[in-house]
Amino acid sequence: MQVDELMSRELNIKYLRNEGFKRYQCKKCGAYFWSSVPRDTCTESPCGEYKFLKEQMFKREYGIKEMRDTFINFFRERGHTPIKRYPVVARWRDDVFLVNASIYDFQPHVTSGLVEPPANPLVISQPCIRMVDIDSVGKTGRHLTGFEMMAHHAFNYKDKFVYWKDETVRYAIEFLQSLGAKKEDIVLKEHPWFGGGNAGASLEVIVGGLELATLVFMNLREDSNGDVEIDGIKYSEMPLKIVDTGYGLERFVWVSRMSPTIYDAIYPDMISMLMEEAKIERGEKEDEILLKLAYHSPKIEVMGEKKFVGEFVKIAGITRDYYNRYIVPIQKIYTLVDYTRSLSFMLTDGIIPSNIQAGYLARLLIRRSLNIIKDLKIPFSLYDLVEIHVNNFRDVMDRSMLPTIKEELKLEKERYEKTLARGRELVKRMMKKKKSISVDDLILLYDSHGILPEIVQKIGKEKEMKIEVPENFHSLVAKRHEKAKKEEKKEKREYDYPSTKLLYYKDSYIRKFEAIVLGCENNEVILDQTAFYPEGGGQPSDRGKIIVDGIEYSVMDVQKYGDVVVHRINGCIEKGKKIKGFLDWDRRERLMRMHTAEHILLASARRVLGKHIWQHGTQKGVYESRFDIAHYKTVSRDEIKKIEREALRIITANLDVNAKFMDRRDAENKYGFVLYEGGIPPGKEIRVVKIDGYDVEACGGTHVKKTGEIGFLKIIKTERIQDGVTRIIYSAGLSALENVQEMEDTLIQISHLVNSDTRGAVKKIRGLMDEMKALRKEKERLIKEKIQIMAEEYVKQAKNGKLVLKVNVSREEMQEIVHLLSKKLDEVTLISMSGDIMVYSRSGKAREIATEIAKVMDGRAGGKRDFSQGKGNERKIGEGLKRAKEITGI
RNA sequence: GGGCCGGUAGAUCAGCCCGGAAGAUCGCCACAUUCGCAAUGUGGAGGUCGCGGGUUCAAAUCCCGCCCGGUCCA
Repeated sequence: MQVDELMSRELNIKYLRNEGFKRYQCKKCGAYFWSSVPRDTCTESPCGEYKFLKEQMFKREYGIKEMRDTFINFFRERGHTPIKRYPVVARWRDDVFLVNASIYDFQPHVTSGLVEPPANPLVISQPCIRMVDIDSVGKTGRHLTGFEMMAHHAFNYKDKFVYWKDETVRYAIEFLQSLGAKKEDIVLKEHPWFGGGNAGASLEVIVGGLELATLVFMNLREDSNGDVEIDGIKYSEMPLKIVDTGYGLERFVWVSRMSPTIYDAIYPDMISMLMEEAKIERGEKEDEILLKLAYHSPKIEVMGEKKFVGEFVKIAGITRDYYNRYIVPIQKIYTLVDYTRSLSFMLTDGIIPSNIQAGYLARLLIRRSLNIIKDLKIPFSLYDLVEIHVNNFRDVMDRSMLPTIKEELKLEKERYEKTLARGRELVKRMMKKKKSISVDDLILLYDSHGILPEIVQKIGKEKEMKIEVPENFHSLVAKRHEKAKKEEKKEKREYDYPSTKLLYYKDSYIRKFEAIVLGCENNEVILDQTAFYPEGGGQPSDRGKIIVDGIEYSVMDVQKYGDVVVHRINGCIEKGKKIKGFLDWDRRERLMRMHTAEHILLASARRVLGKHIWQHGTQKGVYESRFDIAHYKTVSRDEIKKIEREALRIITANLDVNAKFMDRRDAENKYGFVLYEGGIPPGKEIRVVKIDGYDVEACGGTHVKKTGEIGFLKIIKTERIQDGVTRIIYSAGLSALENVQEMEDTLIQISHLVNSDTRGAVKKIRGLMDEMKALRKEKERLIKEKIQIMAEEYVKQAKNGKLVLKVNVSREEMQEIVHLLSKKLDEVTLISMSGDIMVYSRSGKAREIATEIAKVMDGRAGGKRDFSQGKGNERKIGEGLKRAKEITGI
């Protein structure tokens, strides 16, 4: 089945027909749409016009908060549960960095059916960041990098149906009508929707030419045997049917206010304040031009920006100069306001600016914003602007992050200035050397050094050098990055066994148990129950032995596939046998302490370094463990000590460590997102590990019952593994003590070596190093002296300015001697005891001579015409000297 | 996660392509000039060429691996 057929079948909605909507085809774009009055086009700009800019669509103006509340209340009154927004950084997903749409909150586990939604049906206003629009922001009047997607979602299961298309469309139209929109102004445009392995039909809700909402009916999933084909990919119907809607909060506010641009609608105060500070005049004329610009802006995508501006100045009746002088600065302010709001969302949600992953996207926005601030010469720091946003949006942003953000942005600004300074020097040097800058140079400068071509041009201007920047510059850069990537994942296996009963959850101290063998193949045994912990959550699997009929097998690895635990042993055991299992308790006890210690470490780091501290990765080991945290600067020695002190305080307080299974929704409501430090586990129930007053995490690992059992936690070292990520290597319990002892042993050894005690060792070593340096200098001086004397002596032995001699010095010394001799003699050939050959020849025959000598000595030589070196067999020095004398004729 | 660039004196860098005597500028020290400073002049100190392997008669230079920094992309 093809798309057209699918759409007409899926979107023949009863409610619409009853309300007098009919299906038409747009004469411009060819899309099908529904309207209650006959129309030629779908009305969506550019097929239609931005009518909403000229005609009032809603009954009155709304602010952001008011509109958000109105939406949520509308759906609350219709049986939807309001859900708190999710962070803009999608920590629960490994395929994307930022939340792009409200449905991202529920992917992949809810949309796949594995996990129940937090409420059903639900309503949410989810902040989203879309970096793809970064270049259009400010210019078109409607693009944003950050926006809130208001949405209601319903998840229909086979045995639990909520609602589907009729209700969804009815809600959309009734909501619009509640705001005062007239039915005749509403158009629903058909559109196939696909993404993230799912697909379905969708309706775009268009009012006054602007798409205000999208209603997606997700009921297909990727399936190579499917009978529906969209964009070359086959899909089949899935049992779960999801209502996925998205209402653009900012667009609703824009329509209600009829302002020239969307930015004026969302941030009127901030924009007028910035205009004033930047001394930009904006009167009725500018407003009118901006309005016109917004009106025509949907054509930008069709024509390309450069061409559009050309056309636009004609339509608006202004000069290009006027456009650049009065309109462009206003656009820059729009851009700045949008970028800084997105940044505010990202930073308050804990993204650390860095050169990788989501942090890089934050840095990109930071640097672009800094450029604009500089351009506009406004007396604000980037932080000032972020602070304004955070205060304005205090009901959806976390103000307690402000002090951290202030420091982050200060560091980022310094870093950027450093990069720019470095870049400027590089460009200047390049210009000095090359006289012209090629496109390849520009690409290199940008890709490897972060210098934008515009900056190169600016520097070029100072040096009166003209630099051409090709229009497709960024696509040229992109070309360099083309290639595929692959990610290895844990092998997926399916076992046809009942789920293994996990004894370690009932009692984490169990060290022996009995079980029945359910099956065994390829040295892998499956039991009805086990106390062996399978690898997971950064905790390595248990080891130990299994005894059956007096025969002992070692357990070498334990893995969990689905709900089945698989033990890898050296052999196989018959099905139905009763076995006894024994854990390697020393190993397991160390790992348990390490794991609980890790939770304490996170809590301590967060207290010492700040709220933004987020676990970035972790790997427990028996003797030492790794713990990576996101932090914007290097952790100082002092901070490490503080973290250790804090950790020890939690340990000695001997607090209870509770682990229990909880309903996912209850746990989320009670503790929030901090639960998911180590990723989001699937399932209705999650295991929550709690250290009273300090830490709560969803965690499947084994833990001690009291923090006091850990005894001791020591940070072995910290290192910055990436920009914005610090690795803490630590140890706990007996392993920690062993680590400290090892360090102490090293220290004692060092002290003994320098005949000192541990306290005096540093001073002693420093003295020794100074002495060594002095001795080295002295040695060099003596060698120089010796060489001088030898050279003087050799000059006397020369005949007719020529000299051939066997010497007893090192290669380097010989080189020096020859250089000295070259000032006084015409031809010098020296051969050392170890067979090194060195020849100087004023007449330029050095290479031939050296090669010839090397030949008789079974060696090789080469070098410059006046100075050559080589090496021959040290047993043939006699032959070498003889030949040398023959050649030089002495 | 991947690509690219870089690591040489206290600082900024040249030398690397094409192997053969480790350099420049600033800063530092001393002397001269000056009542003193600045400026200037003269002289001097300052180097594990990031680390480890390999190739070679010979490696800052070529090859491989690692560490560190920067930058772009997803």
